Amino acid sequence: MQTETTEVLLRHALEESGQRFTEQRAAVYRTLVATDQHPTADEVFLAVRHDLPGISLATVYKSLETLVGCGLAVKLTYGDGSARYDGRTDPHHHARCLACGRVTDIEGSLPGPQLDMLRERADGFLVTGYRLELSGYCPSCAPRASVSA
Amino acid sequence: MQTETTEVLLRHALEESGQRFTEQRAAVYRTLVATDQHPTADEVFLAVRHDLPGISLATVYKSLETLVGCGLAVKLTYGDGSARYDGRTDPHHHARCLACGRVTDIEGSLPGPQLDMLRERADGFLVTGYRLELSGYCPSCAPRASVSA
DNA sequence: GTATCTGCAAATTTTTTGCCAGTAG
DNA sequence: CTACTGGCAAAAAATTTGCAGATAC
Repeated sequence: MQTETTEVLLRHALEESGQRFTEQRAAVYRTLVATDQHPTADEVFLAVRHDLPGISLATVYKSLETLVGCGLAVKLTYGDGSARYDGRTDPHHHARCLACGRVTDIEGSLPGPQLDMLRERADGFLVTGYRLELSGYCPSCAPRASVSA
Repeated sequence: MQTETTEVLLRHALEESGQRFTEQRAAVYRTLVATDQHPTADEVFLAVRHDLPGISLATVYKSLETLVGCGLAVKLTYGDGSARYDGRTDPHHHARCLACGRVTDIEGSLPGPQLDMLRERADGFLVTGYRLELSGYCPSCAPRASVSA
């Protein structure tokens, strides 16, 4: 199992940025890597409480920001006004269903030459990362969507 | 000048989705197409007031959503908790400066084959659009960023 | 003429903050 | 020990909503 590795990883990342390892941060991180959903802060809160009943929502917010700061999580934002968090930091993309709002992972990254082309067009911009996201309808929403369209 | 064309376009798009043409919606739309910045609702509000002093912030929010609904604007969201709007609907991407927050346009779109590859990986997902965004440092922030890094 | 829209202010939702006690190192 | 954290509740920021009068068609 991965649990121990996960904890070591977190401990390391926190140390590197001069922050402390705590039970709360560990629980939040565990929750995040355990799911391939992309939960909102509130959803993380609900899930983490199973692990750590006493934790507060504010702490979840603080922990999530800490993880983002350490590079162990990525914050995604969508038009519905709530941020979502992703515990995967390897290159991959997202597909977002316009009907149910669910976010699914897409493996792989853009080929280098492709990125270079964009970099050139960005003209003087120092590119450090990118985000690519498809939108549309997931398999379970697609049938209904095409009927109503 | 484009002004008249712009208005016809708006009138058309509104009709198509069964909504009415109003001075407020026109002013919001004009503001949006006139800038290559990517303003927040509040920034649109401030700008529109030069045109239409009596307009209210709530109306700006409503008008922006109407425009998005008609396909005349795109809503972008970032981690800083406020949504931004883009009046360009032709294929193009964005580059966002991590230091100053400014969003710049990048011309062009992903080549078809590239998109098709992603579509396949999305496995059963009905893709209707995508969003590609670079992050990094803009020409005026890059020098400082590399010094501090 | 009538359904839709606007403006206002109040409500909601999401996220952040101040402060004191608790804990990691 | 001492500085960094967590929990709480209150604050702040962003966006939405209900309603009555105004307006597009």
